[in-house]
Amino acid sequence: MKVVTRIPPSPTGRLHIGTARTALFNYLYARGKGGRVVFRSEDTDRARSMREFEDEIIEGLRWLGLSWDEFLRQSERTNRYQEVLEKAVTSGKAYVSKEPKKDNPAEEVDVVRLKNPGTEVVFDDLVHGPINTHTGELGDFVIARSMTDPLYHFAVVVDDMDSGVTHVIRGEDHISNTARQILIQEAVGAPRPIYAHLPLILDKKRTKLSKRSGATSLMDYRAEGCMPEAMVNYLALLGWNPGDEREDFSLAELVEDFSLERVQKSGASWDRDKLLSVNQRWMRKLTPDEYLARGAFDESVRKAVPLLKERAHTFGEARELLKGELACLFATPSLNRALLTSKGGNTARYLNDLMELIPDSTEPERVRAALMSYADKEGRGATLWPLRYALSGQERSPDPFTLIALLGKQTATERIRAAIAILS
RNA sequence: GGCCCUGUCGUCUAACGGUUAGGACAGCGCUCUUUCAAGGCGCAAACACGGGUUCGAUUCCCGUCGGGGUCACCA
Repeated sequence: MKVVTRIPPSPTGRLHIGTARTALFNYLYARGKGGRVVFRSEDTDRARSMREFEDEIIEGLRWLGLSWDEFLRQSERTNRYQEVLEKAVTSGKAYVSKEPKKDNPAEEVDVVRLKNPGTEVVFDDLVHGPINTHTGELGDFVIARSMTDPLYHFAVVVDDMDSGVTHVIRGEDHISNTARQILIQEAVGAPRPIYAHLPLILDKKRTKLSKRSGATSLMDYRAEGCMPEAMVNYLALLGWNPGDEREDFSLAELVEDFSLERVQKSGASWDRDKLLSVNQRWMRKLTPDEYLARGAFDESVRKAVPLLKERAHTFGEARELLKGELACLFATPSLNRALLTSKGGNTARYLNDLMELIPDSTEPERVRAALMSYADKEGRGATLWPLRYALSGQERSPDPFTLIALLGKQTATERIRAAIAILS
C-alpha cells in the first residue's frame, strides 16, 4: 500500500514552529516510504482564515525544502462535505437538531450531530501504542453548523478518505480528537488511517509552545538569518533521534533515516541556543561564495567571511558584527590616546618599529611570524595591544596579525602612522 | 476537576535486565592568547519516589508524586 500523509495547516495565523515540525515529519515519513504528501489548507473557519497566512505557510515550508503532490483547500470542497453529510443523515448515522445558536441564543439553527454509539474506541498509535477512549462521554457531538457548513472533525475525515491518507502524523494535542474522528469514519464508511501522535514542543516553562513563548514564527528565524538546513536539522532532532550519536542531518539524509519508531514519547523544550549552535555549524560549511550569497552580502564583505564564520551564529549576527566589531575592516577607526597607551612603555617607538616589520602578506601567520620576535623582546602586552588598537580602534577585535593581513600593508601602515601622530 | 499522554544531566537525547549510565547544547576550569572570538584539553551535571518480579533492575509490573495535553456550533 502506498503511503499517503498530509500537511494540514490552518491558515489562521503565522507559520508556527510546531506546524513546521509536524509538516516535516509527515514529509520525511512519506518520502522515506516512497509515498505521497497532500497539502491541505484547513480554512473552514471562514472568519479567521486568511489567504496571506496560507501564503506564508506555503512559502515557509517550501523554504525548508518540503514539497507535496496534491494541494487542496477545505473551503473549495463544501459540496463534497454536504454530499457525505446528507448521506450520513439519510442513513441515520447523524441527525439535524434545531438548537439555539451558541453565540446568539436568540437565534435558532439546524446543527448536525453524530449519533454516538458510545463504543470503546481503541487505536494503535505508532508512537504511543494502544490508546483507549470511552466515547460515551462525548455524547452526540456536533459535526456541522449546518448541512453546508461542516466542522473540522467532519471535514478532515472526508478529506483523508478522499485523498487516500494512510498515515495521520500530528501533534499529541490531537490524541483526544482521534476517537471522535474514528467515530465519524465509522459512520460514513471511511477507512481508518494509522495514527502517530508526536510529542509537543514545549517552551522553557515546559508548557505548549505558543505565541507568548517568544519567537515561534518560522519566518522570524528566517529573517534572523537562520539557514533552512539548520532549521530542518534541529527540528528533526527535537523528538527524534537516529539511534546513534550523529547530529548533522540534511533533509535528504533525514528522508533516508527517519522512522516513527524512533520518535520520542515525551515533550521536548525548544532550545534556542542549540538551534543557534546547529545553525553556526551549517554556516561554517558554506564556501565564501555561498556565504555571501546566502547572507545577501556585498562582494566587499568577502575578506571578512572567515572571521564571520568564526563568530556569527546567524546571518543577522554577521551583519551586526560587520557594523560593530568588524567595522574596522572597512572604515578607518577613530582613536583614543589613553587607550592607545594603556599598556605602558614607549608606545610610539613600539608602533614605529612594528610598522617597519610589517610584511606584504595576506597570511595572518606570516604577519605574525614577522612581528612576534619583536613583541616578545619588548613585551607582548605593551607592543601588541597598541598595535591592535591602532588598527581597530576597539578594545575587542580580531588579533593584529589577522587585521594586518586583511587590511593590507598599506592601510595598516597608514593607521599606525595616524596612531603615532596622536601620541606626539 | 474528568479523561488521556508522559517522567534519564539545566536542555535535546543514547541505553531495548548486568555499562565507570554515553553524546550534544548550555555552564565551569585549564590551555592558547595583547583583547574578543574560535580552537584544544578537562570538570561538574541525570536514571522522580515507593513497592514488587528477578540471581540482578534506569530498563518489566503496580502505586504515589510530578509535568503536559484535552474537555467548542476553533482548527
